[in-house]
Amino acid sequence: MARRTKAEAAATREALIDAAEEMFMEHGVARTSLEQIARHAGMTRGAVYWHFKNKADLFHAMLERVHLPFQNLFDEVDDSVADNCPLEAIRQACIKGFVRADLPRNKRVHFIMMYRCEFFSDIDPQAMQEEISKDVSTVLLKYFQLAAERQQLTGLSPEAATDLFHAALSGLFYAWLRNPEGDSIEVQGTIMIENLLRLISNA
Amino acid sequence: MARRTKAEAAATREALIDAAEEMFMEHGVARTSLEQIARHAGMTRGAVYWHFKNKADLFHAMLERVHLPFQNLFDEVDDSVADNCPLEAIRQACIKGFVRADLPRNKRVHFIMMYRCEFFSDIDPQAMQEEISKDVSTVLLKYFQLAAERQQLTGLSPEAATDLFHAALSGLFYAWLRNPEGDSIEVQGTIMIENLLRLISNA
DNA sequence: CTATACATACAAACAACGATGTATAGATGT
DNA sequence: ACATCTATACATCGTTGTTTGTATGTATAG
Repeated sequence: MARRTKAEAAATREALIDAAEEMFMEHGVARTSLEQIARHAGMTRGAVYWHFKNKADLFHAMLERVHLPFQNLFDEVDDSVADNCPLEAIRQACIKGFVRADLPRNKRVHFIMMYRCEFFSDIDPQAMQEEISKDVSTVLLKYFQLAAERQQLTGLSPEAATDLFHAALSGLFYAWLRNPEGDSIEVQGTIMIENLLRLISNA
Repeated sequence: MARRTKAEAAATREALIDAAEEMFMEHGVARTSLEQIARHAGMTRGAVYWHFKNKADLFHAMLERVHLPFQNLFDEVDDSVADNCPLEAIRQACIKGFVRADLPRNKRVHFIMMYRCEFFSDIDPQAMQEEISKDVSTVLLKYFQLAAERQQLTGLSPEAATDLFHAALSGLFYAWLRNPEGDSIEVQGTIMIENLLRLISNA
């Protein structure tokens, strides 16, 4: 073996992250050694230590491949829809989110975050989940407030609607993650948010 | 040191589990050694290996101190209430559950399950959570079906109501767990389930 | 255009540590 | 005396981080 071209090195890096994902998924983060990851990618620890500082660094790289702020799901929603029918905007964004979550890599990584890793060195899944949670809540509140101004929210304050919607969303998400070979989240998720939106709107 | 009386030995055992809880909470299960647990309880690993087979066995013992089937929360609910006002029974049972969850030991152990442990040997937090989840869903469905028969459930099928209610409950639970020094779950929980029950009933 | 010097991309070997499980010895209730 | 606890000592193993070796790409100068 010896030196490869830039592109080949990049491919090696990706392959290592892929291998890490699969091993983390199967054996958990703490109980997976860098040796196992390297072997599973057909290399040695030398390659791992070349591309990553240590296991935590590799873990971060894995997360960065799937990270996406919640607000981005609204980017493709038509502006006039977002402005006039905020609840419809939420619906569309959530469905976009479901489709994204269903991608195998995304599901794997989130599963690892939830059920296959403890905190170690500077990795703190609890804090990461809390951050995501805050992000979602903030964005949801914005649209629910808009809906309230448009008299499209009945029976609940924007804050209460946010709390309820957010709880239902994350509860569904966790339940879906727990099923390794379960169905797409899109089907159940769509039904649930439509039920919920119907209940809290005056449509 | 040497042998103590039966009662003292039992106290030692409890103290070891207490120490394990605290160390697991602070450093995670995988990264806590039996040596650390023993020291934190003011003993040595010899005591640990006398009372428990290994770390997994100790972990199980910790879980058993807080385990409780969901149905039990309904035991203290008045029978006529459960039969005539199933939604009210759900409300009361949930609040009982919140009060129980708020107990420091319960919160700690659930927190460890969620955010401080990976699966190892025969410990599988994912499977345990799935089991609890099934348990809750089954019981909820029973009462929602009763409510539907009594015409107290409007706008949603018993199944849809169960899914939504269960998702909201677990989402709330996870969010609450994530806040280390956060408020009691009783306050927010009560508000949320009352909002939700109001939305799906014709009261 | 080619020679050579350097940086890159890994592999392989090494040293050190920490955790586990077990075996044993000691102390004390019953 | 015997069973029940608790401490100590030890042997083993896996993982980590680091260091060293080496072959190949790549840039630069002549």
